Amino acid sequence: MTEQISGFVPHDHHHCITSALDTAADQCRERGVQFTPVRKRVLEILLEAHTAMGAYDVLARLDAEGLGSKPPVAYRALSFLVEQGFAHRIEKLNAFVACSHPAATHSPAFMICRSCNTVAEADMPETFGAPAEQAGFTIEKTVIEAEGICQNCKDSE
Amino acid sequence: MTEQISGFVPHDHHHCITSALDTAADQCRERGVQFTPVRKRVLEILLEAHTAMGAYDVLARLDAEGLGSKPPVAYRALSFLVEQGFAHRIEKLNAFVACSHPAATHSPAFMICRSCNTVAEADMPETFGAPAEQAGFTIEKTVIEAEGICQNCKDSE
DNA sequence: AAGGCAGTGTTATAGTATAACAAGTGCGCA
DNA sequence: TGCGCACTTGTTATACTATAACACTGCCTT
Repeated sequence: MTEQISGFVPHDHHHCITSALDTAADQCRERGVQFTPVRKRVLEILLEAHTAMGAYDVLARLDAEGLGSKPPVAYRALSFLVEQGFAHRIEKLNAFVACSHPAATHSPAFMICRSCNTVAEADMPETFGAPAEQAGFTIEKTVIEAEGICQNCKDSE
Repeated sequence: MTEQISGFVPHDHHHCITSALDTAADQCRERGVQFTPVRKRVLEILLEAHTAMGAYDVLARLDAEGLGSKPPVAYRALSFLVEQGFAHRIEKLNAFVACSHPAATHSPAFMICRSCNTVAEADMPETFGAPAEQAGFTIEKTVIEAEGICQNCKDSE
């Protein structure tokens, strides 16, 4: 399955955008949370960008569309999306990216190309199992990010 | 070996500070880079704190001692320490922590206790091996951080 | 109608980080 | 000796990232 790591392979953006939006809307309905216009639009912006965006980049888009011009508007929507698992925060970049497989609950891992800035998501369960157990440490959230260079960029050097 | 994950166990701070400073000094000599007073003092501050510190916390200490009062002074020293592997940046906290085993070249992983803020370092090689290879992605740096609660804090709840 | 809750709008400010340039220091070499 | 070079530090200014706090709205409930 190359599906698992979709970041670096070309694919049908339009389809993955509408399908991700639909999934998100469904999950919001199931969970009894609101998929408001701002929240939906922010997710859409992230999906369209198809890469990690800073909160202020997102905000600039919102502003251009009259959906909000002040930082909290963007940060609130982004926080919501991250809480619901529709987007992820990339700590290393202080940026946000739409989730590649919003249906699954996962602890995601990211590969960040320093050349083209693409962010690919992979599932990496169990990473901390052994050392954490050894230390009696109970894990609640993990951040797993790798910076490097992707095949495409490597090829064109 | 509990040595491997030393963050949460009590130990001789004075010894680990002087020994880490000596190691750093040795490595600087070997590598032909300068272990200047500011750099040394910043490492010492991190070692004394024995937890992650923000750049501005470090800067406040430097300022109190007349070693520098402007952000770039702290950031430069911290960047140097991170480059040389004497300290690590914790992305999730926007903070820095002294390296627990400065002699080894490693790709470190951290466990961050959200209760006592202790940061424990473990070595976690190979984390990204399979998915990265699969995607043709060449890894240059990794960020691996887990947030949770440590045994001590769990016990005292 | 009254009260509560979730979301949004806005002001203001806190916290994190770096670009750019000036100036000092040590060192090798003409 | 004195020049130039590499490196580090000092400083100003500013950019980028993030959140606290409070006002307002709409909607649902009692």
